[in-house]
Amino acid sequence: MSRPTVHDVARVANVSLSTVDRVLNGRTGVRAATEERVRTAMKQLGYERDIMAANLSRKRNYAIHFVIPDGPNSFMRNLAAELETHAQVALRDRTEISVSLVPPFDGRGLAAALRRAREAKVDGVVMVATESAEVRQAVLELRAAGIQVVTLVSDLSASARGHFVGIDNVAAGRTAAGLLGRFCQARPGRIAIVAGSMLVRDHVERRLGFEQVMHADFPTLEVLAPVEGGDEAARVDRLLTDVLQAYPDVVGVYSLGGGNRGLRKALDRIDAADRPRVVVHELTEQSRTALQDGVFDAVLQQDIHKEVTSALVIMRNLIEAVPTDPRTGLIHTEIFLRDNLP
Amino acid sequence: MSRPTVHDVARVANVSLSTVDRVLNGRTGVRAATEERVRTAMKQLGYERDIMAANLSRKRNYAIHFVIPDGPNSFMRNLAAELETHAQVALRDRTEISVSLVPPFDGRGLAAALRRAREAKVDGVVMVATESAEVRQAVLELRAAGIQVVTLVSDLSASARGHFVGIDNVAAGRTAAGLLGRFCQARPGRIAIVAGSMLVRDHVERRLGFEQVMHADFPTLEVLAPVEGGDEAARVDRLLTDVLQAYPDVVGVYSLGGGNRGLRKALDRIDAADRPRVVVHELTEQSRTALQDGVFDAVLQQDIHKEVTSALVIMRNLIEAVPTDPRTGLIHTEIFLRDNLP
DNA sequence: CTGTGTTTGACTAACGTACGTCAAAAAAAT
DNA sequence: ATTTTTTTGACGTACGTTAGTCAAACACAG
Repeated sequence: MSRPTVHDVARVANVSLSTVDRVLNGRTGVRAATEERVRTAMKQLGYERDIMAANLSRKRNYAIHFVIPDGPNSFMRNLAAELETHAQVALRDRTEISVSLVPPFDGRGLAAALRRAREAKVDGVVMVATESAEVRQAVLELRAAGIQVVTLVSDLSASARGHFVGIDNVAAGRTAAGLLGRFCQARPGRIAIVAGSMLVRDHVERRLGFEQVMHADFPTLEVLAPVEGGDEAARVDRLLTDVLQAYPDVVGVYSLGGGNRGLRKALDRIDAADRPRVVVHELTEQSRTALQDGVFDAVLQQDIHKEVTSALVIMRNLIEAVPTDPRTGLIHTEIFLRDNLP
Repeated sequence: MSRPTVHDVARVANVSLSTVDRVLNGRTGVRAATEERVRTAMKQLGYERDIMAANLSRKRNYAIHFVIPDGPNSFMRNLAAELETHAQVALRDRTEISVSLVPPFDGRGLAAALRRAREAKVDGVVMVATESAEVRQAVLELRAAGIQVVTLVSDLSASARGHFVGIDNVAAGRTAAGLLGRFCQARPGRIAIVAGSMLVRDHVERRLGFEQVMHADFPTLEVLAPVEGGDEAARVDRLLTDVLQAYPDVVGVYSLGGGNRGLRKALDRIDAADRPRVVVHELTEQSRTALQDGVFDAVLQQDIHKEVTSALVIMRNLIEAVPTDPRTGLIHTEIFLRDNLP
């Protein structure tokens, strides 16, 4: 009825408990033929080691280190706060969470933090990736040291990471285009894009998806080259104001990074009737009120809480070499209109 | 450094292990004063019982029973399939999942199933609720028997359920209105609603939210009284065709239940140029291709996998009397356009 | 056949908790 | 002061696993 134990395996394989243990934990001193007998018995019985009992016995606890960007970006600030909360409850599951903050958009700093994590001998590292050769190298070294790596929010290309947890940013860009295109059907014109930095993969991917759909499905709307605001409100304000003055026929704006306070400032200088339709990322105090006031039309969001939860589940599975349902890492891009604000 | 154990509590409270155990498990024969000493020590140390070790010791396993509607509804079929998968992996967590199917929209049948679950002495019941006095009574009896109850997808009003897992259906209706309203801005006209049955709470709530936003934000669009298709394709086809003939100026359709094959059939009889904008629920083979063909404009969806996962987590927490993060039960309504299909 | 090295089994303690038994200690009743 | 009752402690066993020691059994070379 209930799950088979090592005792059952031993009995079926006709060996002692010790031998089963030797096979199970890869200890030496077992003849190939015997090992085979044990393995067959395990398969036959459908034996799966009881991870909880095993952890109890070896006094194991999982040390997981998060590396996330510092700075004023409110999304990352929320992430940090979220981790605080998780650190408390994760202890119940024998999981110790530590966090280090690194300068944003800085590959070198990130790589250094990864190296420190390796020396601290943690079991796994969860990182918000910045694209750079040093980072990729550091990740390889982590893996070589047997440390699992999961990327969060922003992925690494062709990296050795075990998993990515976050939204599909290309799909997010496509969604933004699908919405903005439909919203702007009434009056053709130009579309402006405000990005943060093209050094982070999520921004690059969002732009890619956005332009794909815009070109294919809404050819009457001309997409302007993106301006890079570095997620800073003042710079976004200035850059967007310039664009809006240069092109008075801008009917839509897609902001795929931070600095939405600046975005709103720039928009507020226009008459309500002439304002473009606006789709932005990340639900914050600013973007929420902007939605309510009708200045923004839609906000795309990723649920940090779910992302952190997923990252932890995946980490544990990676460390235990247990397969993970691929859907666990897939976080859907949430869409907020004025009408479904939580 | 590491978590305090019962031994630590015993030492600090200056009592024996047995006494701590008596307090911890509510056994008799402990003086009030002593119990107080123990409780103080636990608080002081921040002691939390190690649930995994406790379960190991008492050979506990969680028996959780799901009661879901039978029938052709593809959403419920997916739910059943999802449970199959979960049943496998849940065993790793000492969780045994059983499922019983009941006729849809049938309070009496549901109540009977709940009674059977009570007699089977399971630890928790997860149900897709149908609104009825008998069901509410059966839920109360479950609770009285110490069995936890969680509603899934469709909630019960004023029930004794421990939690609801699913999307906010009022918000979903509001979202549908927000989208459909914006999509239909170009040409004012009428909006048709196709429902399944007004006996299930989710449909009622979706309609409510939809009409709220339509009336408030899009007064130029007139919302027709909903037709009830009972989630059956043929009936939906017939009813919608009638509506479209009676009101040639229908510019938008919101289908908040099942039977989307019938919906599509009815729409296909109209010239592409004259077709209304369409927002429906549940991503299926039908709705997916309809999106790709441009017949549907948006599909609202709830992620069954996440819902089942959440329900199980919440169940375990309820049974263990551990607090649950309220965000665990909140499933966001996913919005699919042609552009972000997975 | 002996000696050497390898493989295997039997046994023990531990992880943190649950739960039972029995006797000792303390408190309450006589 | 003695008996009765209640409270407490000491101890053992168990859950399924890890991890160790030690001796017995075995294989194989010389």
